Amino acid sequence: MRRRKTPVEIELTEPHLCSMDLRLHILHEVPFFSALGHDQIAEINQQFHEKGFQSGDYLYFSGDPAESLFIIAEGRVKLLRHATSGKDVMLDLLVPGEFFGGLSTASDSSYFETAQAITSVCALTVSREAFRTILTRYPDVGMRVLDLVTGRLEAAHATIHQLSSQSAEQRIAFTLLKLADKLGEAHEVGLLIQTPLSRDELAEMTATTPETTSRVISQFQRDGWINTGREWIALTDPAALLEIAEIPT
Amino acid sequence: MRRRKTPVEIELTEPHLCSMDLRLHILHEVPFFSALGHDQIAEINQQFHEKGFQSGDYLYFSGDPAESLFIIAEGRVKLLRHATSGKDVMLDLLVPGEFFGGLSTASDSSYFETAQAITSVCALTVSREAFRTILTRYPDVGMRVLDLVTGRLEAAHATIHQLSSQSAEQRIAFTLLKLADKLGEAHEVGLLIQTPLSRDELAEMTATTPETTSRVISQFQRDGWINTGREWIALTDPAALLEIAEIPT
DNA sequence: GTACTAAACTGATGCAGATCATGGAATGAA
DNA sequence: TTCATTCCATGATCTGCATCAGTTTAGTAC
Repeated sequence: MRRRKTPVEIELTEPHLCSMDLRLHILHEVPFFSALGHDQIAEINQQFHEKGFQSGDYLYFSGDPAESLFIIAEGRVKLLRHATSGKDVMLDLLVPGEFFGGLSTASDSSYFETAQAITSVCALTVSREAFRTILTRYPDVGMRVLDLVTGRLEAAHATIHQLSSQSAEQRIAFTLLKLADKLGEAHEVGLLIQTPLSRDELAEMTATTPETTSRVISQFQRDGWINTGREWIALTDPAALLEIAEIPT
Repeated sequence: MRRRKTPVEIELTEPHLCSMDLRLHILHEVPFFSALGHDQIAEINQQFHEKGFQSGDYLYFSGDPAESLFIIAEGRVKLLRHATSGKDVMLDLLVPGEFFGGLSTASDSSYFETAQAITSVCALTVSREAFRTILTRYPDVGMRVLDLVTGRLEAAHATIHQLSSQSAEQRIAFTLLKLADKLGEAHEVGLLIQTPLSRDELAEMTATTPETTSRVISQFQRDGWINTGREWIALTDPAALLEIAEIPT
């Protein structure tokens, strides 16, 4: 048996449920609950339900009635929209501690995006009503949520800016930096992006085709800026990528 | 003296200040204050300051320290980001009753976008701290603000989706519909978009060049779907535009 | 080790839309 | 009225990236 060449280490194939310890730990980690005490977290924990998914499962589809807010306890989830062409557009990639789903307090609203597990996932869910109750009870939490959503809006605007004014190469460089920042880990092959990351997915994130992504990635590799293989990429020279990405200050 | 051909009727060229009546009226109109009573509005009004701008003025630049939240009382403002190429990317076009600017409660944050008046404008401003105080005092207001920001995030995601997967023609058609929906008025020439709207600005909104925009607009005109002239466009057949925009449900 | 499969790479070709360039028309000022 | 300015239309050309097609390689199962 040959040695695995992929340095990526996420290996959760079974639908995943998480221990009570993990649940409480994650709720503490969530940026908008982090200011609360143990007792309050424990109480809030009562409101949450647990759901397991395996890689590839859909958590919900866009257009479904938005019943719950989700928080990832373990695994990775991508938010996407389907294009008429059949290709998907990835809007966000979420990691443990992040929330998504039904945020709107409007009672008739639907999910705007589709959420799909890209590893096996344990998610905590809370009904819209219960979440709203939490927000009214702890105004500081509401303030934090508002800040986080504002931050996402800013990120979305940055993406619009990029799509409007930058080349495929620049968008790919920037996306790699963003991913490394979010889920990169130091590794002998470089700053490894710890997600099974295919060329197809990278293409969905950068509004290009897998072919173009592959060409650009190959070029970056030839330039000695990255290290890459099947479903993994590691950055060896982030500064060079930053250079060509021309991040607007 | 020749007769003007443009049917657009926004004519505020002097920097504009607004009457106390208008101020109170606008604060009532703002979606997140609409549930409050007169007394509360009057009190909140104390926290706001008034600023006048004339067409072309910048309200703030991206990167400036984010000190205030703005609400438009009169006029129109565009939010934009500058691209390194020199061309701007328009992110939003705001009308009376809408808010923008410093929403984040983080004390060291900066404005993420540049705001420019495209007519003469009267804006109400409130310091970040005062706004935060209002939010903690009236939790319902906070909830409404959260909903509104969530709505903007959804709109931004829709834009990303469009830029990623639709043609210039489709994006322009969709943008025209969006604008007509926001600020269109019935008129003998059709559903008139009541903003001085140049080809350049439309190009900034749709991530195309003015030339491409001009060609597409000309084609729409030949097809009999719109009526257009210098800095104005009126929709005569919105259904046809909706058809080609292929709005994803 | 071999066989199989999905992912990745790479070449050839085509096209949407950017870019470059020019003429014409609406508006405001003198 | 005339002029200057700004906006718009449209033709000609160019190019980045999509598309189409085929080959190679990494990872898995046996």
